Amino acid sequence: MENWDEVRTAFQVARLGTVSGAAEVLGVHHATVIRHIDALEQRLGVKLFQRHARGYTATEAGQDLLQVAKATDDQFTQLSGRLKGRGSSVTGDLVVTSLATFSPILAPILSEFQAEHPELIVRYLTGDRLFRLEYGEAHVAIRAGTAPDQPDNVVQPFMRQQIGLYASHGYIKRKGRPDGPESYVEHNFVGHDTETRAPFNMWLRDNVPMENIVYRTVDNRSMEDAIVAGAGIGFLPSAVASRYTNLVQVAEPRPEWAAPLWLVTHVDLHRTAKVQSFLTFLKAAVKDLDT
Amino acid sequence: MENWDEVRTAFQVARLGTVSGAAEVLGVHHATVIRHIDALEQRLGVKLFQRHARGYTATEAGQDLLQVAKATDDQFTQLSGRLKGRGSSVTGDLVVTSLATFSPILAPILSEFQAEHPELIVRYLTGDRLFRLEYGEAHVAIRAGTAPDQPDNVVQPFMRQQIGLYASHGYIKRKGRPDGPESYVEHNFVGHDTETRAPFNMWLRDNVPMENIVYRTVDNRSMEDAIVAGAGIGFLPSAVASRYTNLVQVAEPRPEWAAPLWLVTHVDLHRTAKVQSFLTFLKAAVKDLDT
DNA sequence: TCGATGATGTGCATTATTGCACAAAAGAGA
DNA sequence: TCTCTTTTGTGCAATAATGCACATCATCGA
Repeated sequence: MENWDEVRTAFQVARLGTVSGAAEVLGVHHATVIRHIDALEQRLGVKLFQRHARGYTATEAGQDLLQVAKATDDQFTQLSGRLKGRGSSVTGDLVVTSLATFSPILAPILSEFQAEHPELIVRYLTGDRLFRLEYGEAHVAIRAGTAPDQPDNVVQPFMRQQIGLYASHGYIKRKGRPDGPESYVEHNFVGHDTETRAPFNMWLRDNVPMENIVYRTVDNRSMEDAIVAGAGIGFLPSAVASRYTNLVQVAEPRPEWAAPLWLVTHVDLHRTAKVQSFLTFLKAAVKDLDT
Repeated sequence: MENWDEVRTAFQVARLGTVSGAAEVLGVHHATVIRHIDALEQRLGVKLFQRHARGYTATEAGQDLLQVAKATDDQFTQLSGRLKGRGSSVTGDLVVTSLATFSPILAPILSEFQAEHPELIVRYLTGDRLFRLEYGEAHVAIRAGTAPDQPDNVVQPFMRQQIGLYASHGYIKRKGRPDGPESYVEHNFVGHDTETRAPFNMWLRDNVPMENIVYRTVDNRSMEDAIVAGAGIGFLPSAVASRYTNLVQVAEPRPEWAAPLWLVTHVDLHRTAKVQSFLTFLKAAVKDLDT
């Protein structure tokens, strides 16, 4: 039973009783309908119709096919409706991925977006490995650093994350608060163990002696924990730092520390209403955050 | 959602994950698969797949289609199995039609045939109007008289119905039993009101004065009833007459009275195992009847 | 780092499908 | 009984679908 189109043709013939009628409904020539039926019968080795001057009447086999094909036609019609609607409605899953660092910023935004679209299920994926848009692992990704240039990805600037220098109350009490960059040499710092391309990290390497970076991690969350625990002074997004009551801002966020963030989507999904709707919502929410 | 073949193509792509794999399974070139997917997506206005170097992964819409199409594929596979089997098995309905006259002959034959094929449902149709094979109203028809020459009908000789002259005991007691054709002028006859082409009826018109045909009917069954009621002497198939205990055979069945019977089937159904099986069974049963 | 492999995508020739014109046949209705 | 209409069926030309060759790209493994 290959060639589903022939089944569809036979279905219309069985339903309407005439080749001509089926041809009109299907929008093809009646000769095509006859050939489809002939081919189908020959392949199956069963007569589906009895031919007479008033049209075609289905045999038992033809009626069996009619039943099955009618169900199929209904299913396809429903599917078509769902699919066409899906392109312009915000339902189903919305998969967003980012580094775990941005979770505190994104959580309230995602939550509110979900509230606006009750039929939507938000899946926020974070993890060590990068989830790949081109494999359909996520609809939208928030990426940091230099602009990604994957060929099939649509990249647009999102925001610049405000980065400041913070230390815990415990650390300040123990070592005092630096009154300016010139006193950083007398302080302990928390930093990345590996060389990263993050702007604040490069600034740290240039302006603070390596031996002052006494606590080094590979994970942003661990770095955050270290600063809170009083291991030293370290960089934190201001949005993250504000969640802790025992953190003191050692230095104001500077533009040169800020990491550019990018919104990335896959071309195949970028035009869909769901993704577009989320992107505009996201950008509006961030704009509110800035002001 | 026209063009079911494209749905089938998309189904295989969604199932296998690659265009190449789907192309191999479908037995077409991979370029064809790509074009089917493109056409389907464009018509629906929804991306069904995300394309990447390792293949195609289904989006939510594609997975929805996968579900529906998989069910369809299963249904069609089952249907195909049923249909292919049907051509070579004796199941479903067997519709036989004839004049009501032949019911007593056919009933035991049909009953035995049904017993040999428990899955078969016998529908024996009799009625005033002729059921038409070309409209699929019956699989097999038993027709009397001259050979039908419908173009799409397969006609073969069946048997010659033994026809004799009978009268009831009551009639014989009242009018005596004719000792030969020469005494027919002194007897009452039961015959057809209209001119029929039945051989015995033509013989009656040629050999018996019209005024002796005192009871005329248009229906064979009514004629039978009239003879049994003692209205006169009349022609009956010997198989019918033998069912009555109060009938006397006035004259032996003669070959020139016998009505030729024909087995008629429609070309479209004649080759099927069910019809063929019934025809051979029927002919064998009649052969037993003759010996 | 660099081929090797296997995947998608596209222009062009080929093939298969479709549409058209016409024939034939059988109801429908006057 | 005759004509008109509707339907199926078929040879031939037009068209659309398919296959092929080749390009391109990403991934895998040494």
